Amino acid sequence: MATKKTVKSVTKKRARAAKPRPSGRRAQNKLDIRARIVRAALDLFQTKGFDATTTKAIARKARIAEGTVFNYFKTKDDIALHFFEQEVDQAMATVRENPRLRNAPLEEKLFALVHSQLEYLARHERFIGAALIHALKPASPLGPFSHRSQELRHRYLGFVEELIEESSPKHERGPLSFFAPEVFWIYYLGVLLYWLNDSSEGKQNTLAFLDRSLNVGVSMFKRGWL
Amino acid sequence: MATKKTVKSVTKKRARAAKPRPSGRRAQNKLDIRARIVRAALDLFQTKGFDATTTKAIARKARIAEGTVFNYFKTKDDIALHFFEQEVDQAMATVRENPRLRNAPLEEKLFALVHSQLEYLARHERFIGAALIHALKPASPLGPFSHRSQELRHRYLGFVEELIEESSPKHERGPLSFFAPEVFWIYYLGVLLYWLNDSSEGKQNTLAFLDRSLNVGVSMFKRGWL
DNA sequence: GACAATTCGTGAGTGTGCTCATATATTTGG
DNA sequence: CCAAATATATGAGCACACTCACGAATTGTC
Repeated sequence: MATKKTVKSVTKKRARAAKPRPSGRRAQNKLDIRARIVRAALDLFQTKGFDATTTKAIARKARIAEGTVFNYFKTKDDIALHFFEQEVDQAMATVRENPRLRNAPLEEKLFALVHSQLEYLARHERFIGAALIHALKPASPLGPFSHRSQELRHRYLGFVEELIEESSPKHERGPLSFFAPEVFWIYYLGVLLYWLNDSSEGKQNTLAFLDRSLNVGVSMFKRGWL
Repeated sequence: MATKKTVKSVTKKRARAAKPRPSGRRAQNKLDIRARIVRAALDLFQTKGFDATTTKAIARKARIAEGTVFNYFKTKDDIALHFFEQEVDQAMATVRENPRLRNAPLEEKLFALVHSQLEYLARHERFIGAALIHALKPASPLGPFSHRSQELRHRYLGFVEELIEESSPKHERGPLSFFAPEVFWIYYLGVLLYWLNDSSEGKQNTLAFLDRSLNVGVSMFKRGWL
């Protein structure tokens, strides 16, 4: 085997030109494998659901060994959490890039933000619950997701803070307003849980609740109650 | 062995008089075993934490076979969920039985309710998170707890509805007030999640937030905004 | 009391997520 | 170009939560 080494690698170099791209070997291959895992997982989660999807199946579909999955994601939940991260990022981008919202009142921005998040989640409802649930317990002694979801929460809160700042600068606000993003975070979690359990057509109940509660909440905020 | 049957049961009747109580056999024994499981689980959860406690260890400590545990609780999480149920029941009882609260304003009752819940949870914080998290996703396609926690939620909402009714009868309230317990449910979940992540001394942050937000919320409600 | 019917404890067995020593592939240094 | 050093894919193996076919114990019936 050792004697064949050089020959082998040359052969492979040729043979592989078809798939793992000609250029930067290792890094390139890593990206490729990661993409394959994500793709395979998404596919299986959506067809079979989260629990019925085994890591072995993900590995097989991604054409790698089972252990390899765990070189890329610490746990199975971590794979699902990946989609949750995308959800937050995508929603923030949507709000930021919508020109119509540029000068809209705060409650509309927040509605758009949450609405966008829920829309994304709807496409993945079949399995996203599992990731969600884990993201909810950042500092809990159980579960290894503390760091990653803490980070996510931080990014999210920062963005909300921005939106509030745009609508009413810090110096015009009440003494407790620094608390507002925290309150919104709790509110958002509540909405998510409500949404998960909302069986009305197109999640109308959740949207109605969103609209009404945001209006009340923001006007409360603007009157300096908070 | 079959020939010894009668003899054996007589012997056992005597031998057992020490532990599994003299009277009603089966029902008695079931209660006994269930109690032993709960006791063993509580003990292990508190010393070792939830994850580090195996079902095998629980069974061993309760002096039963491993499979038996699952005749009493569907899953390991279910055992922890049991403590969560106790928490809700105990908190409702506390509020109901406190004479000082009899004619107190709504916000005080609600504060007492939630405060009592959090106090109970504090004693079990080491592991309660796991149960909590599962209780949060009642109708989610994942997880088998839908029915039990739906029931719990229903009982809880009924109680909150009672409290509200005492404070302001239905006919005096706004058209959307039937929604109020739902809102409180979301609020409560938010508080729980906040509490789980609150690392301030004695969870002061959570309590402060509770106090302030309940006052604002209830006065909103009383002004007919809801 | 004896037999049948029923309930329930038992523990070996199963499939799972995840780990770890090893083999193999890639990069680096000379 | 080779060899040492490094990175990483591999899959047998592990511990765990949970299942199930079985037999023993209890209850119901005459």
